[in-house]
Amino acid sequence: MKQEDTKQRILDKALELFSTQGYDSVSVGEIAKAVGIKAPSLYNHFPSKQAIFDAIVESTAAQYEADTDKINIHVQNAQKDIPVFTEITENALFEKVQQIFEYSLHNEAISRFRRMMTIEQFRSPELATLYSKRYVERILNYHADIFRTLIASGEICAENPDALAMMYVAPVVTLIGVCDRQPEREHECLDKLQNHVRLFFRMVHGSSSQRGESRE
Amino acid sequence: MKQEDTKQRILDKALELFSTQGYDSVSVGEIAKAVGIKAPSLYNHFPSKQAIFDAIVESTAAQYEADTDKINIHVQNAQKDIPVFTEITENALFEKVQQIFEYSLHNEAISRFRRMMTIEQFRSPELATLYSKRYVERILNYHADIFRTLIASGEICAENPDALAMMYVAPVVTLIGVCDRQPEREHECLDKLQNHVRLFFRMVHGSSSQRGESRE
DNA sequence: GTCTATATCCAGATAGAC
DNA sequence: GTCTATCTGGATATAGAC
Repeated sequence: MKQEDTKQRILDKALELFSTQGYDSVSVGEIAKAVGIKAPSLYNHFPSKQAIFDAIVESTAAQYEADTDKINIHVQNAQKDIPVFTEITENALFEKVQQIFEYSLHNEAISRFRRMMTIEQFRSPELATLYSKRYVERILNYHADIFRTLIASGEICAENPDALAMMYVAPVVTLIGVCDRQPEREHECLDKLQNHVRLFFRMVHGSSSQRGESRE
Repeated sequence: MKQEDTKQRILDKALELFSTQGYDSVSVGEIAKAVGIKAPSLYNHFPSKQAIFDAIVESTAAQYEADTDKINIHVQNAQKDIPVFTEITENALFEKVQQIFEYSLHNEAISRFRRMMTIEQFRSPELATLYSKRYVERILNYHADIFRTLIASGEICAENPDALAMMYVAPVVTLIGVCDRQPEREHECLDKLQNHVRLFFRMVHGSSSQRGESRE
């Protein structure tokens, strides 16, 4: 029991260190010290430093699914969330995005894992693929699915759900990146996020709320 | 003369190595070997490994301005480029974006520097700020400036030039990130870039080319 | 499982010959 | 400016006592 506890503590502290300094800059001695043991003891739980890194990648994947489920995002099954987006108001949409935004930034494991992946994404083709899948494709596909349905039902107007998803998602990802680098700018980024969501909402809900009619 | 040549070769090779492995994973021995000298000789040109890194950051900044000028982007003076964007066609806009996109990916120094910055962005607040300035703010402000003018002249229709710039720029940045990680996906990303530019173009040029009229 | 002691290796950097 | 030889420190990992 206590041994599993130590194992988890090693993963936690290692992620904490890897996410700010990167894999190579962190020594097993540092990790051990953070855990409260000596470096050699660490090898009773993991056969190598690389094994710690791999275990972090493994275990965080599981947590992600579980946690996103809790706030009602089913990344792997967008159809489930269609009702949430149907006839959603501008304010409700922003609140939803804000919730994900703040969750992504403030959940320690998720936030640290993302920063670690950002630093280590070029280490191997596998990590590169994992990064793209997790932080680009998955989010894009999820929203493209939602938008495709909303377009079909005539609720929003657009031609290309994939391009629309890109336009909707990329700014959010960009703003998360800014906050990862400069957490003190979170408030400013939330403002920009709101402006983005507003613009997007009005854009897809046709020309009724646009100024298009009155120009020229 | 030859000594300045060696100094530059050190910077080039160091950037090449840093951009794929990261600062800490590269030894001065590796850099020296790539240059064709022994490690101690390297200290005749730079006082420390860190000094090499700093020199790269310094020197690449200058190159960026010079090179972007060559393809007619004046990042620090958007007003100069207003004529380029005025009454631009959809295809011409895409070609322009494609040009910057491919330049950013294929210019070795620019591309490697961006990847190095991506890896090292959390090393210090200074690097974090530099990253945000160079890869977010500067591009956003440039386009917001352009859009502000085009909105004022009535050529495009939108309310918030900053949010519009975010929507336009963030997908491009995201796609460049994908290609940095997975260069084999460049073709696919160019397709997505085109779809993005098309959607954006039609969006800001009012409802005339949208399906908005005929829905429901 | 934890520790101390140790093995092995390689890092960044310097001294001084040529 | 380049080299060989070397210093010093710290890395990952193992051996073996408790």
